[in-house]
Amino acid sequence: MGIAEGSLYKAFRDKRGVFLAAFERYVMLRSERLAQELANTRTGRDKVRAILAVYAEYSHGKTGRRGCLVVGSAVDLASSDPEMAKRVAAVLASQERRLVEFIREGQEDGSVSSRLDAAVSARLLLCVAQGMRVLGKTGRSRGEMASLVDSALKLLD
Amino acid sequence: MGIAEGSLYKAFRDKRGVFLAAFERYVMLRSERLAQELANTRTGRDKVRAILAVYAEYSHGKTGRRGCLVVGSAVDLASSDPEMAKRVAAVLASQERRLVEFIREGQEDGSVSSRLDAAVSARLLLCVAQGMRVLGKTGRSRGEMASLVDSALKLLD
DNA sequence: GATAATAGGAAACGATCACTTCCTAATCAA
DNA sequence: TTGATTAGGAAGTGATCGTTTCCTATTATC
Repeated sequence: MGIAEGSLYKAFRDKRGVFLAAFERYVMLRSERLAQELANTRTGRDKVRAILAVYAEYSHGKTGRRGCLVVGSAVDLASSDPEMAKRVAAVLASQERRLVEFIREGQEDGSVSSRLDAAVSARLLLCVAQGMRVLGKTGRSRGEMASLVDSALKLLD
Repeated sequence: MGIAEGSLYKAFRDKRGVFLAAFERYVMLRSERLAQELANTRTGRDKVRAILAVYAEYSHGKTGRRGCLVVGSAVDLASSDPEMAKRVAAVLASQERRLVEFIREGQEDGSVSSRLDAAVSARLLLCVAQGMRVLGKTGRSRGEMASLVDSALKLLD
């Protein structure tokens, strides 16, 4: 075992404390990984593509089957734990805002149609991303997931 | 209580038996509701729109917060219960096939671009639908969900 | 109305779970 | 090396859970 029960209860108040810390850590790691991918992008469209590509990567094979802690928390905890509901909503809202930002950026650099409603498009792309993680639970190949990325970008035309 | 413990164990083998029956019933009810909505459609694109509209309806407000049993099963049970994993995968695959069918239908009646890869587009639209149910867990308005429908249909252009 | 079948529900069971207590072993600073 | 802090871990506690047993109402059948 990586950590013993005795030490665990010295480091964390209770089971929920462990989970909150794990959730926070999960979100942070995922955010760092995304930032890393975003470093190699130029246009707004490229940034949206990078986000979707990361989700496609996470959603395939074994990793996909393991699932996403944010989605799992939304599904399992949001109805019974108001604090967790708040945190999950905050994470999704943050991703949504980032998508809005990248879409607007794309509209300025010409890589995204200026006729689009950035808010609606961002929400829709967030659905695509979270939906990937749901489909990924049923075991999908890298190809199945990766092919969704470019097709989804059609939404920005 | 609607049903007593004594009677419950006479009608079902165990807890899992209750769940399997509930799952089956849930899928059937949802399928009937969808068939009802599809009755008033003409083109392939209209049929896709109907599917998305039903998901948007289910995903908003209180119903959205309650969540979807299929998504919940995918997230919670698919990793630990192979039989449930199979059932969840079967339900999603069935919806995916139906979307493929409607897209092809749309390509023939001219309401959907013939340049599209029907399989990829169907998978992508399924992501949108399942993603709506995830976002819906965080409490979204009818308007927020409904506006996604027409935007998503852009994928069929 | 008698009889059989079914629903309702209390009580108890073993198992598991989250958690506490308490003691020992390892680590580290002085 | 000594003394103090921290990790590891066994054992026990109370609560909850899934399930079984058994008995009493209720309902349906003839």
